[in-house]
Amino acid sequence: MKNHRPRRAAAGRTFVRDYLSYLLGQANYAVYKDFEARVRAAGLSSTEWRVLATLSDGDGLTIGELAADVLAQQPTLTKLVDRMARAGLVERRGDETDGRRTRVFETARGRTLVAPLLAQAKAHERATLAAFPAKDVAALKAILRTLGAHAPSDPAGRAAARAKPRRRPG
Amino acid sequence: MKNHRPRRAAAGRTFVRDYLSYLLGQANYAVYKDFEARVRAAGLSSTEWRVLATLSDGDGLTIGELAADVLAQQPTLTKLVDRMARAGLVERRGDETDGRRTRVFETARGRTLVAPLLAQAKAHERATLAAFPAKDVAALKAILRTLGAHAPSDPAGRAAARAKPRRRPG
DNA sequence: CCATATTATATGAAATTTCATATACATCAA
DNA sequence: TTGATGTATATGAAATTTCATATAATATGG
Repeated sequence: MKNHRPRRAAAGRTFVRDYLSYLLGQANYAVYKDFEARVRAAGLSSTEWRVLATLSDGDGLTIGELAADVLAQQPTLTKLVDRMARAGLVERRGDETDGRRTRVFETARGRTLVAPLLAQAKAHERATLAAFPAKDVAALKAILRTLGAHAPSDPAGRAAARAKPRRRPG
Repeated sequence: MKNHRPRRAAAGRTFVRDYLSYLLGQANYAVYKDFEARVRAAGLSSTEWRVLATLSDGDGLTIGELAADVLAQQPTLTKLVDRMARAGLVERRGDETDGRRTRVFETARGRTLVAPLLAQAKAHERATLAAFPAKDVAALKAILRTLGAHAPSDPAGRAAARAKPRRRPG
């Protein structure tokens, strides 16, 4: 389908094809791409789907928790939750003991909308992984969980983060 | 760190924690997060970094090829390339045999900017994966490559894509 | 060659995301 | 309590992304 013929392709130039982050991104895109059609057909964006799926596992999460779970930034989530609340998919409630927090709950409408998607997502995942031995799938998920759990420590990286210039150097 | 205590957490509610796409996303975020600081310190956005890294493997890719490689949409890439060209990081050249195509090349400045990042990315990946047996890493990458290669066939999903209503159903 | 379909990129307007910061509440030390 | 500091979310303006479509070039069938 795609016809890659890089002009300057040379001997050692094969960075991205081996780079873990690239492989993770491409794999995720490939496995999600098909399913995205279902999500869009339900009238949801990808992030909205992740929000509803996450809340289905247990709602009442704070804005910050939700942001971390769906890999979005806090102001993005604040505004997304605004829109989803206006659409009647979720509901905000102030935390009773900590007035700074906003907890997010699914409405009946949100649940109804996402329920069939959850089932379809499971089916789609089963179909996607059907070709692989169950053992390999388990191993894959285990290592992904481990990677996702501890942010690997990179002191130099964090130092760079603190210094952050933020704009293109001249 | 995060203090999740979902209000409605119940017995079977554990969808996302087992969902492949979620695991891939979380893992990618975790392994990339630290490194992103370096990217920002170089004055680049994540997508700009992916563009330059991809072009370093061989440039002269078309807008469409680049979009697919960095998992962005075509209009996004068109505009990103505009900005990167203005910043002197890449250069557009019309394809000689197909007048519709635009091929994108790295400038010397782009190469100079991304070179240290490529080295740092390799080092960071080595550090991230150091704890895992080489055998497991190889298996992980192999399965990721397989997943990324064939978009799993899901006729129902494609049918839904064709039907796409695009807006929230009443 | 012509007409039509297809493909690749560009573009305008609208929607979303981001950055920086404001606001409100909570916590801690004295 | 008070004041200082930290934390959670909200918000405004700017930047980016998206959707839909326009534009331009190429392929294809007759």
